[in-house]
Amino acid sequence: MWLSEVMLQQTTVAAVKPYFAKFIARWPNVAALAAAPEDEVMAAWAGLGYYSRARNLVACAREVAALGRFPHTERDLRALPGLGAYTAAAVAAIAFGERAVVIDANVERVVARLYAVTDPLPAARKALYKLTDQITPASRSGDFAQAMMDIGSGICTSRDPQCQICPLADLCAARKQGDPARFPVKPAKKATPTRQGTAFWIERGNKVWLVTRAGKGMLGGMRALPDDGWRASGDGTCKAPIKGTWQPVGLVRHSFTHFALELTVSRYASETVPQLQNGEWWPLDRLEAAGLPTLFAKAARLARAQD
DNA sequence: AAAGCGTGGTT
DNA sequence: TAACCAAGCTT
Repeated sequence: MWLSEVMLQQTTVAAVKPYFAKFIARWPNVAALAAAPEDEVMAAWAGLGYYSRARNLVACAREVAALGRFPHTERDLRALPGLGAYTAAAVAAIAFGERAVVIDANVERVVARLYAVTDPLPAARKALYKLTDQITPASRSGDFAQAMMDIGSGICTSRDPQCQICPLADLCAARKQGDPARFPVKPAKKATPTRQGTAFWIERGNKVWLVTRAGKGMLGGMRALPDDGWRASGDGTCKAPIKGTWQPVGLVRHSFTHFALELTVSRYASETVPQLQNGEWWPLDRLEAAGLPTLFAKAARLARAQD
């Protein structure tokens, strides 16, 4: 349950399913995951996004392995890496039968509508916690939480709530007002800027040069193509890792949470590549196993289409 | 406490 | 299609 909850953070069930199956097959229990090399777990997570979750997953598995078992209280669960307010409460309530106030985006939406909370998020969170606490039963709070989340995901949906089939319709203040979809009130979102960058495909024989990105920050800890940091100035100039003849390969467009990226891909293929540092030559015939995040998988596809 | 952090699907 | 959305956590 812990693994599925972590994978499902900000991620759809459809996206999680194959990853969950793969992880359970490869690391069937916490001890196996605790013993796994971190880079293998990172590579297995490639494509799922929010890679700090994978780092925290390993750290959490190691703490739990050292403890001998998962803590059973919300407070102690909350102290584990990668378990925030929601996940700690959900695991405590659902897995261990502790009374906990479980609030995810679904519960937040249902409660905001039930009480027609007009304060915008995130300021309304304290009030929403109090309201959810008031309606959470002393026993079987995990079942209550799952019921609320099911209503939120299947009936009280963000855009088109199905009040006709909602068991809470008669109690719902937002429905009485006539426009439940306007809750919860959210602040306007900022426009996402576009950045430009260049990635370098360096090929020698049947191998490509890959680096491992810094532990924190964008795509932290993931294997990647070398790049220019995506901060090319307006003139588009950037420094290539080696001197020589570079071929333009194309442009990859990719959207992240807070900016979009236009990544120019540049290719250098030769049997005589100068000495490179801080990376590894990776066999092209098993590039999938490198665990490239989607951005670089797109760039690699483009570069290989040149052949 | 506001911002950083992925990706794929839907509208 | 650009914007929005989906079972948040960390600093």
